[in-house]
Amino acid sequence: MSDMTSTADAPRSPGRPRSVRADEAIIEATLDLLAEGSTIEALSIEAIAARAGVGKATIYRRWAGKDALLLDALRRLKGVMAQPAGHSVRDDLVLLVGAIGKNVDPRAAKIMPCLAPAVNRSADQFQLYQNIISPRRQLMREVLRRGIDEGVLRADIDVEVTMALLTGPMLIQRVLQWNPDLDEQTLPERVVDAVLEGIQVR
Amino acid sequence: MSDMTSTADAPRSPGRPRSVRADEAIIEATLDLLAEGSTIEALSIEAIAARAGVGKATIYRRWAGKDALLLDALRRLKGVMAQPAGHSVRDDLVLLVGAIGKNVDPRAAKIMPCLAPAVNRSADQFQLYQNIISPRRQLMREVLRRGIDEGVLRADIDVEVTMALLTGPMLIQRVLQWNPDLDEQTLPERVVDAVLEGIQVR
DNA sequence: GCGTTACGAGTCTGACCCGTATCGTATTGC
DNA sequence: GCAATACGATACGGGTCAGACTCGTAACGC
Repeated sequence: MSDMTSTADAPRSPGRPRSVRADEAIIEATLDLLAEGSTIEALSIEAIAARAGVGKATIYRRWAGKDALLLDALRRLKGVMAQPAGHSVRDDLVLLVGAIGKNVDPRAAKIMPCLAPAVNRSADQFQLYQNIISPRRQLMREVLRRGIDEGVLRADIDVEVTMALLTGPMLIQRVLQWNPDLDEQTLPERVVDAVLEGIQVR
Repeated sequence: MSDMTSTADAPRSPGRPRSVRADEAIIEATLDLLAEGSTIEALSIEAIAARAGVGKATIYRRWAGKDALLLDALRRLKGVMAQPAGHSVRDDLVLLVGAIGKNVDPRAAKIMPCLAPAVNRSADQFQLYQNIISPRRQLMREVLRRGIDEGVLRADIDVEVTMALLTGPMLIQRVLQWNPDLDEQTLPERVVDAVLEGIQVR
């Protein structure tokens, strides 16, 4: 909670304490509205307040503005990372690729595409985005390195390019619905196998 | 020009004809404003009119609203498709992959990410997007089929998945700047070679 | 020249929103 | 009980914008 008054280490301030229910309601309302199709900039504090059953002042008491609120709301969304089992490199990759764009919160899928423009226009939001995905990239990087060490993968591959190779197809499909005819269910497996084997005759 | 009064087949209406200069100026102003960082919904008819040096009425006389205008403006943007030479399958693929997200109009690169949210929220915009990319997909499909026929590519590959494999990495890099460390210049070549050869030890 | 239509520029009404302030009320520590 | 702070609700001034409208002017066919 970057912009919220910290409640943990405070020496206990006088007066009525902030309502935790309001905190929750505001964040939830924000995410709900986004998931219902509102774009980031169409989202208004007034709409959030109304949806949360909260006065506008209650929001402004906690956050400096829409950006700060959004930052906190999106942080709630990222969910847990998939944890590869570590037995088979192929299976681990299928798991990681399948986890791309899949979060615990079903609203995430609707919200993600909205972030694409923001990411390229604000350095802050770009950093936030990188912070979320870089640990996931690291996870995949480790699996690939392990594959090289175990002799399953060639030692001369470019790990970074390979990650883009595995991630890209899944991301454009989940975020952009790039090709409506592609079956999203079996895609992770087919992507991993194709990258592993190559498409060239040999 | 879906929403504009057609000027070609009309039997010549009386009065002063529509100014072609105004047509151009409005479209150009729209694209310029988008390329300068305005998001789709932040874009206002008033701003477009001011930028184009045109009265608001002149815009409303031609288009029903912002959506119709945007549709026409974006159509102007798609530019020319890359034309594979047809000698080497690998070189053709490198050319096609390198052309992803690269249009003749330099403004296109700035505008593209903005479309990601719109694509998933409106069936119309989704259709527009598909109309733009499907001929390009077809081009790549033909190159892959040719590769299979010539015996350069394996006959058992899934062509659709392979296209996603080639397109995805380039697209997430150009649109999302997915991995800032990846060199966009050499990426097409490296992606194509990796997909061709596979990463597995054999 | 005359009717017709388009032009740029501007006005006007009605939305919607931001961020602040102010109600009366509720909840805390002292 | 009392000061302090919170709450939801609402009002406020200031801003932007959509669309419809009005000017005086310009370009066309007849």
